[in-house]
Amino acid sequence: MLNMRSAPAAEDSTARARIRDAAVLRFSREGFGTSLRTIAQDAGVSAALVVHHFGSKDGLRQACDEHVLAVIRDQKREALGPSGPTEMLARMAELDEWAPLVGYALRSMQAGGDLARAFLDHFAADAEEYLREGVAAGTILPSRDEVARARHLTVMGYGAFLLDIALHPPEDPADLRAYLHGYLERTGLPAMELFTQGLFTDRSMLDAYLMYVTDPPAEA
Amino acid sequence: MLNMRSAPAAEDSTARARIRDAAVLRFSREGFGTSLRTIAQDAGVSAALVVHHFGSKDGLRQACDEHVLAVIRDQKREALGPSGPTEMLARMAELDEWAPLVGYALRSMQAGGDLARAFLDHFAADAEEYLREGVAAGTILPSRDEVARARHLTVMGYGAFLLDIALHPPEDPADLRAYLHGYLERTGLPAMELFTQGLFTDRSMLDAYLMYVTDPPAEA
DNA sequence: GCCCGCGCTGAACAAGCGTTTAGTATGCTG
DNA sequence: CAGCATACTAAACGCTTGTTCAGCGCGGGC
Repeated sequence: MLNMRSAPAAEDSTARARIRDAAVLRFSREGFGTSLRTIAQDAGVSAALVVHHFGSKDGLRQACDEHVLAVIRDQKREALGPSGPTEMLARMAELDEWAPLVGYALRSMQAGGDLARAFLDHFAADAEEYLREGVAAGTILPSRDEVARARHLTVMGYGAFLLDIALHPPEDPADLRAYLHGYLERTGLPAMELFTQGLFTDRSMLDAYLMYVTDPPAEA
Repeated sequence: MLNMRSAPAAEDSTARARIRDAAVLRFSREGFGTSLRTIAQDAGVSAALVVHHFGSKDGLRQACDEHVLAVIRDQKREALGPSGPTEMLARMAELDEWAPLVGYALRSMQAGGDLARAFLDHFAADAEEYLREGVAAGTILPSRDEVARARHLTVMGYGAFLLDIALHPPEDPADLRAYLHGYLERTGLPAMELFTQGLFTDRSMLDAYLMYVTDPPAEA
């Protein structure tokens, strides 16, 4: 299963880290429109000190981006499981101290930009590797384009999750775990059905699509 | 195919409508943080007149919500096609004068709230009807929970699309059509493969999941 | 002791925002 | 004609925000 590294230790208790962590938490819960003054208050410092340490609000966000990306990149991958393509984030969210990082990553994906792309690239690469192994092991069907498939599954998985959050915001933003369980209850069956049997009874639409892209139906 | 109503006529040229349309356009392109002054300028009026007509910025947004929802609810449904569960919006986006409405709907879904839920409920209901017809016609596999499936397909379709937009914002926000074509090129194949054949080579994970939810594997 | 660097603060600044206020112009009705 | 309603405006108001400024306190090195 997931080789989960220990949660980020609280060994770094300088004001700089305190501010950064307060920012990650607040940004993850309320979005990137949160005011600098709110974050400063959370961290128990003045707004001017935040700017002193990070140069500006943008600088603070940049520092949070780098921190969260580094931590998440450090995790071993488990790209597919009962929660679908979002399995890795789901596992991380099971540990309370990881929840702000997960929330921050989700906020970033929603907002777009370089960090979002970095996250998705990371997750898609993991998914691709996992799918290739599954194909080799005979548990996953081969695809005509493994890269595009991995990419699309990842975007679908996170996209669906993000939209679900937007539609039904968690009552307690801190309890990502409960939210994920509810999400799995709602979506587990249709997702499993789709992954297991697909949707169409025959391959006529796939064939039509392949004809459309000037690729004749493959012999298989 | 889609029975497309005519695009919203420009018969309503009062200042009120002009303001509302300017707001829909600007909100769809730049999000709901757009300032009232910007919208007023677009409409060629003062900010005070906007407030005079709509009571407040929130009132303006409410009016836009109602307008866009009414127009979209008026469309006949085509819930599934080559672009997947987002087929209806895809068809609407083919007409340039509909693009701001489509963009507004997408922004609303991303933002969450009542309007987002109204849109998703509408689309999911359409999808459910369409899927039931497909099942009856023998082109679509039956599901153990038709409602959940329709819902999930809809959320997946729109969620993936929204995330794709966030990751790769259109160069020209007005040209939704070009964006959709690019999206279809990137995702058409993996989506068709998934809908046609699923992902797993056998049904062991579906069975495991069904056991997990205390539902023994069905005879079929 | 003096100087420097660092951590830190409260107050002030400048800009932008949604909203309110006071007023003008026009058309309609009695 | 006067009064009213409607459409519309520019200016002002009050608030929030990110940022800048001037200053204090402490510790370390010479």
